[in-house]
Amino acid sequence: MKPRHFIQRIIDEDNVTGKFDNRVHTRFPPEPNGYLHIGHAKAIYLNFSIADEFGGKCNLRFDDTNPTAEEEEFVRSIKEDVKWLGYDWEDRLCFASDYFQQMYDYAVELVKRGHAYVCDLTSEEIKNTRGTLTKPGQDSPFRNRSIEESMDLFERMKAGEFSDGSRTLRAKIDMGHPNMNMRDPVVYRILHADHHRTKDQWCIYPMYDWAHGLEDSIEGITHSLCSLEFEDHRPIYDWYLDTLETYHPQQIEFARLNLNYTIMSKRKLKKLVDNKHVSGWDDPRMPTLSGLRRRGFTPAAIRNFMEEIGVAKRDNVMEMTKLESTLREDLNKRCERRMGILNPLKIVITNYPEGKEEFLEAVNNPENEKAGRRKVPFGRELYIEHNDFMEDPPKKFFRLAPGREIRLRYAYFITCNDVVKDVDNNIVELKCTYDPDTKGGNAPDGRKVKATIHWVSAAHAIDAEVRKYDRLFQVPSPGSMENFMDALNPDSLNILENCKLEPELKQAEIGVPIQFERLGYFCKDIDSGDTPIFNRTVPLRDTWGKIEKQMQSGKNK
RNA sequence: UGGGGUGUCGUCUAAUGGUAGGACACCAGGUUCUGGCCCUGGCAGUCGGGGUUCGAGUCCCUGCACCCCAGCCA
Repeated sequence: MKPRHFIQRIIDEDNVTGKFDNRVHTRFPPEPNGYLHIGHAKAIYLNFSIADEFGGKCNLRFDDTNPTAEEEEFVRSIKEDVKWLGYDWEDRLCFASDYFQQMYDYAVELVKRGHAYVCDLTSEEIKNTRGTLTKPGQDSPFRNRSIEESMDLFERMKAGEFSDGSRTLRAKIDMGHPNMNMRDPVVYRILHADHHRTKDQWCIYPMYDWAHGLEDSIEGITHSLCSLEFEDHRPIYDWYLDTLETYHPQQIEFARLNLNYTIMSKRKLKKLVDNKHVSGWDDPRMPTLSGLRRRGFTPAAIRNFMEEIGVAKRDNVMEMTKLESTLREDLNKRCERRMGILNPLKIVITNYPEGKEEFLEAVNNPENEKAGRRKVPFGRELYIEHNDFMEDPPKKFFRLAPGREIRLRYAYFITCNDVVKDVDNNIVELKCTYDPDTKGGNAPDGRKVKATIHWVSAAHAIDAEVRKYDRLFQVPSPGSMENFMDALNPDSLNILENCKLEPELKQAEIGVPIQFERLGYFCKDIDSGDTPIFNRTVPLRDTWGKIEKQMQSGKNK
């Protein structure tokens, strides 16, 4: 039985004590200021799966309290990504901006109770009087202004009488508090900016700490899950709700997801987009959900990954290989197999009649018999993968070589007789013979071959472009570098333009993952025109590649 | 050197006073019409030092390391 993580245990306990009347109601609260990445997927997964597990609900809530950063486009993409991941917020699409009036009313209440005041200090002055980590701050000279005066000023802030930054509403807590967040935090700031939803209705906007707890409270959230850096905001979350004597959800912090060889910062991802190091937010090399989707990741693979990595409070950096492993596991089960040649090498079957063609039966998915079979055309001229042939093979190479017999997958045994080269001594073609008795791939005399390679018929193949992706960064932790751009992998994208695919692939649909036998998982890209473009989602595990590397590093020979 | 957190195989994550387990990675082998999948085996960990206890990853004391916080961002 899968052990329960610390959040599940907290909820178990709450359900024993009846703390929230045995309700469980979570929320995923993104700010619509950028695209979602796989780090967000952990939060989405956590919130929705916990709600599901406990028979509760999970809201999708846009924390849109800063009009200068937020856009409708991000709202659209976030909804799309959450849906794609497989989650349904039903009728609970929420916006912080829908609560602006209530938040304002609560703020009025805070002033009236003597717990907040309008402060005329500039942002620079507030900064200078906040103190430091080790030294207490100083009280604002406006701290003890009368409730009436603060009320008057706050109303006029709302009415638009004052310029941006000229005044703030601040909570009256303790300028000497060891937790910086409790040193009279700003509750409202003046921002004469159009909001993507409320337009010019407001010119004062609530700060995160004020807004977030109220949003949770208004929506009746029970367990407010957030990442570790908000741990020392919990006292202010609690203080606001306690002071207001209103419904009080419980904030619980967990460690966000980090992945090696990539970055998870919206700011940095934006820089990659702005500086054109990637084609956009949905570039298949990006850790964004839109990028992973385009790359060919399945929602199930991402969900399984989140399930497997667990939830805890210690900082962590997951290995990309773990994500890839989960991906392959899902893809292996669901993908139909096809044959495609990325780096074609022509071969001629000299004893195969010219003009003849036949159709050989191939299994669509050995992991799923229901996927059925298909016919693959065969002819005298074929393409095989260039690196499936070696003129002078090392001992451990058991693919095609001069004089050697191997199997063409689902077709015939062939033997290589001649190597044709151009003036520069490049191998351009192979002359082979086939054994007609081995049709389908087995020899009646029971003889074996050491290798089976894939192929396509030259006469029937379709042309395609294939984009191979590698890790975006060359170092495990680009995010911790002084300049993360220096670590960009110059070979993260490798475009192959002369690929030959079996004709069945004409039917490929955009985004549907397919295994190209012996190569990896691919899916047709939205950039496709007359000639299709396929993204390599992830290569198959490559034992031969490992052996090759070992030989190169001199360990073997 | 203020406050808040966190330390278990290389990486994640279990064990809640009773054999330190699982996954990924790595290594070795088996199987195979994908050098894929699958199967078998191996490697490898409790931050340090004291203490309590028959017994400590877990409890106590004491060090150490790492992360977060000084936006009118979230």
